[in-house]
Amino acid sequence: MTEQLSMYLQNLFQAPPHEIDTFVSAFKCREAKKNELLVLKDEVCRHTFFVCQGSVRAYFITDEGQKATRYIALENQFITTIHSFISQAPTNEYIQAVENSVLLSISYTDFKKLVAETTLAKNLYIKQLEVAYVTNHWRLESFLKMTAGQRYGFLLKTNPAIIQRLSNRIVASYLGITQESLSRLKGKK
Amino acid sequence: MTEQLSMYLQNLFQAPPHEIDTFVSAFKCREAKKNELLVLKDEVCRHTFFVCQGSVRAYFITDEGQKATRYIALENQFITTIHSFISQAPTNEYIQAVENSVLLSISYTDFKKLVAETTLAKNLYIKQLEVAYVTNHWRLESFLKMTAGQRYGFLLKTNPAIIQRLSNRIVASYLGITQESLSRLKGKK
DNA sequence: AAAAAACATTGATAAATGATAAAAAATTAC
DNA sequence: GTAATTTTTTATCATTTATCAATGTTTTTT
Repeated sequence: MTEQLSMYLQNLFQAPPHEIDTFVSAFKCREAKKNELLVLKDEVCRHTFFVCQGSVRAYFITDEGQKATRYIALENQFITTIHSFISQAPTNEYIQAVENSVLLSISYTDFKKLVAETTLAKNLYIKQLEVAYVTNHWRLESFLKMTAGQRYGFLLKTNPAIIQRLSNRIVASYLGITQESLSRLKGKK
Repeated sequence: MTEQLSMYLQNLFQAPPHEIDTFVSAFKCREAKKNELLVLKDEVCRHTFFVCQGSVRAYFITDEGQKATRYIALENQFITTIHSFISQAPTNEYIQAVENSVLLSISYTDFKKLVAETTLAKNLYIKQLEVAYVTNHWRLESFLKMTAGQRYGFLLKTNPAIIQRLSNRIVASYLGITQESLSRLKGKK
């Protein structure tokens, strides 16, 4: 089950396979049913997940009690509540399997140890932070410069799988609009 | 001029002063007049800046030709177009001094060398990526869960200096609204 | 297979924000 | 210090998106 992660990492880094294996072997396999919660608000996020199959999201609850989706991970993407994982302070987010999913998870303890001890893990961590940063950056840009309709069109173009596979409810909360608005946008275009 | 950066870093890390000095000595002092552009769109971003005095922003141009401010750095904050700096690919952003400013800058070449060779620089880089990530995260969250009015109130509470020191034009482009809307919001509350 | 629950669509209306324009105020340049 | 420029405010109108309500559809549970 860990081969998928190994392959993913070998694509990113040209590191000796045994170094990658050391890193990958700290991950444990885990399955999650649709809607299952993997991390809860007000808890410390103790794991980072790698999605082998399925989809997982991070969301938080707004003051009005609505769910807002910050990030959606499909296959071959990492997901965690980075801030809580880094600082081991309680998170304000939930992490939830959106579909039935197969995941790999690494604990904070193991992760920290590897990052402290091995250059490869440190480089991997930097790369992941960079990827996470760029992802958020794009997303922030889309809110700063696009209307809801443009954001939908942009998502359709750059990440159609999210729209095709996930429910309107989830997609709308990812785009920062209501379900009804999304339904109308879909009708138009 | 570099003592300010040294002190900032000593606060973040309990590393031997001489290691910090090695890192800091790679920075060069630079002044920038109000409105001066430090990095241009379509160029590779070759520097990361640390703001000693003044304020600097990163902005990009929307399809409608308007400036959208992604990030504002006040004193003791770093600013760069991270994606371009990391990959040395052309950026889509401008970096601009908003007020007359005193900056420290480090070149990509020097930075990369230090990160590759010293653990301290690598840790500093990780910390900066984390800070940048968390900043963006907060910002994304504010767009996902708040109206324009709520975003203004939030900024007023968490970072009033931005509202007090910078023009409505800049603040509005940072909040993702028009100047006129900001003016109205200011009037109300 | 039927019942229940969750999700999606549609319409009517309201609220928030944008666009445009013009005037007032502040800043900058000469 | 005055003119020129930029910024801010105010008003009106247009557009976008949210809200509420009703109905239809799909999925899940039993």
